[in-house]
Amino acid sequence: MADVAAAAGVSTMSVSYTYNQPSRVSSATRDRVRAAAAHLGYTGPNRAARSLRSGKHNSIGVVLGEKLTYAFEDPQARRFLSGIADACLDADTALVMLPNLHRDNDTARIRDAQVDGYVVWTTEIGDPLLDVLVDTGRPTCIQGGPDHPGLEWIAIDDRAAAEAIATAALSSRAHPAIVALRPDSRRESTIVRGADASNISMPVTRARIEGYRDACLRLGIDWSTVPTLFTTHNARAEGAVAAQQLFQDDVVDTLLVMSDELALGAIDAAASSGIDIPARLAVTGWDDSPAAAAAGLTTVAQSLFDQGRSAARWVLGLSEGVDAAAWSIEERKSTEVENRTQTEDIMI
Amino acid sequence: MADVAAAAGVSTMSVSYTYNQPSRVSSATRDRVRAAAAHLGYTGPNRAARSLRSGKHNSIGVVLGEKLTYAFEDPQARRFLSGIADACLDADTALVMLPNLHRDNDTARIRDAQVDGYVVWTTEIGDPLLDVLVDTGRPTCIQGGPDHPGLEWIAIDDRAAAEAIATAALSSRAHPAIVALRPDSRRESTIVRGADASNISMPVTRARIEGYRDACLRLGIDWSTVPTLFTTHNARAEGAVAAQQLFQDDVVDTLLVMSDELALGAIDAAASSGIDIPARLAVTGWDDSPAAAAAGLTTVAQSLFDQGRSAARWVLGLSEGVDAAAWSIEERKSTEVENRTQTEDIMI
DNA sequence: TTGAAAGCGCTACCAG
DNA sequence: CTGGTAGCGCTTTCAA
Repeated sequence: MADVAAAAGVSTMSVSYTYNQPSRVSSATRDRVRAAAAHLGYTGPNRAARSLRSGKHNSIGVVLGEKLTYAFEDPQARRFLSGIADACLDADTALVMLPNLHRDNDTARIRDAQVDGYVVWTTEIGDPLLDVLVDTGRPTCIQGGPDHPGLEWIAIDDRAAAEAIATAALSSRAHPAIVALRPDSRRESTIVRGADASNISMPVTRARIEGYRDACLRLGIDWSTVPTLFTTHNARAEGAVAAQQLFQDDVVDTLLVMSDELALGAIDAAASSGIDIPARLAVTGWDDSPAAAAAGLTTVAQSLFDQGRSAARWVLGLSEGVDAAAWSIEERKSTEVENRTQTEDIMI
Repeated sequence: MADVAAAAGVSTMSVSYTYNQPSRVSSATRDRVRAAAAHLGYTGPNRAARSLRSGKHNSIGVVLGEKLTYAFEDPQARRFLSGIADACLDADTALVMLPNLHRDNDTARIRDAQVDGYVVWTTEIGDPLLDVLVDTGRPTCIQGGPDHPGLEWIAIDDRAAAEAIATAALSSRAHPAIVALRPDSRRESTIVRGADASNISMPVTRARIEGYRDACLRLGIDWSTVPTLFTTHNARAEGAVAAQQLFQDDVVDTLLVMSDELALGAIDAAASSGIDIPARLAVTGWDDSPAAAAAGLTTVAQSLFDQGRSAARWVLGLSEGVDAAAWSIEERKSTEVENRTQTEDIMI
């Protein structure tokens, strides 16, 4: 930069201004600086030096609570990431991926990342990373919660949505079973009856269990008899395995599933067991993926793309606050009852 | 750092060494530095300052020749990204996503990114970015090519693989049509007969067209009559549309498709048109995705995960050179002929 | 094994 | 609108 300034016959400050606040320098100076820069092959301020001096990085960190491999394979995570990427495009911001595998040095790497803020996907209540993120002083928004002091979060009202979809599915049935997302960052498949939400540290999983339970209570279904199978990965094949396991146990007539992927697997399992949907079994999903629509799966619609975009825009200072996240119930064939009319409710 | 040095009663250099070359300082000094750091809440060298001084960033840039949205949705890109992510884990390196939409400032953003090297996914012959990447002086590896002086690249021998799979599919058929990936970074769907590879600037698409053509020539099929439909997105729905279009035009008995996604769409289209596979139509895919195996699709197997990992490891200086990329033909039901035996060839 | 000096390239701050 | 000064936090280089 000093060389450019010398060649243009101006001070380094004029060169700096030319790149950072072009309106502040006269067009004559600007042109001379540009010419000198072009002549010398100078392509603009060095980013590391700029970061050191200004404390800004022009990039956003995305914390994934798992291997990036999973994040890239999980359709929900992908839609959320796409939304973040979209916001980054608007702001000319780089996107830094930061896996959080709960290994020794993950916390340090995330803390030391050269980013201006964080968007977090998938974390759990009590994750020590949350306090670390607060300490960075950088704006942070967590998808799905938890609501941690000093951090922003974005999610639909999972509890209300879970109650709504369970109520719809159970309008004329009485024996639900639940296929849940993982309860915590460990990956173990377990099955319990009358699941206690307070033992669940993944906030999304917890809220949905609470909502399903709310519906059961209101409909007079004994929660303590309702089996919940916690899965380890949000994958179709695992949904099939989970469903098979639940079929063995019970006279289940309704499967409340926390993702479309898992629900589609459950539908696969029902088909291969000769169980007719919806005559003998109702199934609900979550997220309204294209595949869910194609399969006639009743599901909770939400836009993870919009949530990603909104979270990132807030982190980047492009908006005042995170937008409220909308959801709706898409009632389709998988929960149909004869003579039942299709309805659609939009709620915030 | 100066504060820590003062508190520990040592020089800043001892503090720096403690973090960067712990073996170089005495354990007594090290302990005092650690204690002082813990006391003052110092968590290690500032990354921006370290980058400015040392020129290293501990991160790798991934250049995606499209919107990140597409990259996250494209199964092939995802597997490649997963491999890169895996290598980053080994090296404790951050992953910076850099979309290249061929907009004005994309080149500058990629050049100025604070990364130690680049892995490039999807680019085309003559992309001006290639020279920019050479000028950065940073190690760069491109998936699929082109082979550009000063840059490394990794790919299977697409031409040979295309010839092999086309030869397998056409062993007892004579009327192929091709469903191709996009020919250049523009996104337009076109259909041509006797496609001229030299007009195609995406190297992967070009090599595969050449290979298909090689097979046709060897089998005595008049290339000038063979229709090629160039798609715009690697998506199942688009494969279905493409196949429908090709069905209208011709007495096609073989569909050579450049991806499993597109091929599965073609299978969908055949099913809805009542065209039996393999009796009336043979179909081949590319990449051997799980869905391809499930659908009995003959395809080219390659590990994009391994290629991503290998490319990233080379860029990070963890390996001497990029590994050779292996491929094989998986012959399945979609190209079956009566009494034909299944074979599998592994080639490098 | 430790330390002093120098400066990476830039921008905040203040002055003109 | 322009410029001088100072220093961001660290590591390279050289010396002890």
